Amino acid sequence: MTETQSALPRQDRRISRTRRQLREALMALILEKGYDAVTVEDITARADVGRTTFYLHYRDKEHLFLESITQIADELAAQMVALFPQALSEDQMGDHAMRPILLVFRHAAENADLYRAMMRGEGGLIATNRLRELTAGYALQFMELFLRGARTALPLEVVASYFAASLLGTLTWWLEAGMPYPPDEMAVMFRRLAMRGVWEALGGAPPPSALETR
Amino acid sequence: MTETQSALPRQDRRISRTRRQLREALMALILEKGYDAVTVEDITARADVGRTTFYLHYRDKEHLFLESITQIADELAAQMVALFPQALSEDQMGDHAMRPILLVFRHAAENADLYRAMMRGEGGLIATNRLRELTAGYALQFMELFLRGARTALPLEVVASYFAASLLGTLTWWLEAGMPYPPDEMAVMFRRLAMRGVWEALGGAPPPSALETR
DNA sequence: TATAATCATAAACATTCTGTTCATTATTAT
DNA sequence: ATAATAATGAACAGAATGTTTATGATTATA
Repeated sequence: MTETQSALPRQDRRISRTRRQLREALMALILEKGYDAVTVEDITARADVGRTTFYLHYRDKEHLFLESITQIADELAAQMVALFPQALSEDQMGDHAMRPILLVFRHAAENADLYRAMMRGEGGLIATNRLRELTAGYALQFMELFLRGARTALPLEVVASYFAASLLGTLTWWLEAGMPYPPDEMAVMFRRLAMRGVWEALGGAPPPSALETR
Repeated sequence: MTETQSALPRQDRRISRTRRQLREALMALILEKGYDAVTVEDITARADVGRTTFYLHYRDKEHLFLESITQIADELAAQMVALFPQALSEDQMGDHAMRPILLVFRHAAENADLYRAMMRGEGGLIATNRLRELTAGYALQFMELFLRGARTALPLEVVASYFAASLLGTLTWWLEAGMPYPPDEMAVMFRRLAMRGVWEALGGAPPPSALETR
């Protein structure tokens, strides 16, 4: 995402130190005031770094924010990647499609403060878009691997976007509403709402076991 | 939404004139530069109104934007309200649940430029949230009227949020992707993806006719 | 450990936008 | 006709952005 990582010469300690400090400062400040209210000066003051230094590394606040989000998302993504081979070795996708959904809701529950703070104001758009892209990408990969080129009733692109949007949207609603249901219950409800349609769109009649509530 | 409309004394012509000019100016400018790039001075210059006057009517740019969005949404809402009694007089909801969806996709297609310009940057969040609230509200009303208090498998709140998020999200994706399918086709695809799960969540086995592609 | 390269820094600066105040002029409803 | 209200422009204070420059500090590396 950033440009200074050309070859062998490991990154200068000062660089990674500064950037880490800036990321941590931004996240802490978002928790305190919300994304919009945070200024570059706030960040550098908290990070104990000269304001000039900030511009040495990032174009603006959004640039830094995107890098930070990507790091959080990578956490989740890594967990999900671990599920791929497992899912493919099964002949029924239903149960395993459940796992990534559970992961998402649990991850959100664990980092609820941060999520909520991020979702407010301008930051919300940036974060949501980034996460939706990522989610749709993973959904697409997942489906392609599972289908192995089989014909589908609806374009995969559409199905993936639908899936990502409904997941992220439901998640956002849940957070904003103060998490009125436990994460695992949300995951079950979401699966019940989303999976029938998605299965149909992928062409197959769903294996009955994959569609039960539990 | 605004405060100066207390009783009989019809609103001063100057007020409605000024506000209309400001709304139109904002929308035109959003089309040209995108929401974020528009400043209050831009708006007042375009509207041919003193900058001071702006603050006489609106707290800030967002305030004006929200009023403008609400107006657009009301257009749609009015069309939808007209569908309610019709839908209720039928014993199968499926086919009529299709109509509002069609309306949404067509409305978006007709105002694609404006929608796209609104969806970019900070404005996107504001617009999306406002529209999602509105959509979820209508979905809730629709379902309550249709169900007449019958017990449902999942909380209506959750179903409505799910529905609103997936509709808005799919819509956004479709616009951003350059509308690769015609609006009516999108509506059919969306219905196919969403309706099975929603029907189930509402407790009933879906009437088969309501679930066919067409 | 010497040193050249690189990074961090503070101070100063120009710029842009915001939101408010105030005295004056124009328009409106009645 | 006139009292009430809206619109105006100028001026202002303040906050934040992003850049430049000269200087000091830290780092990798040999």
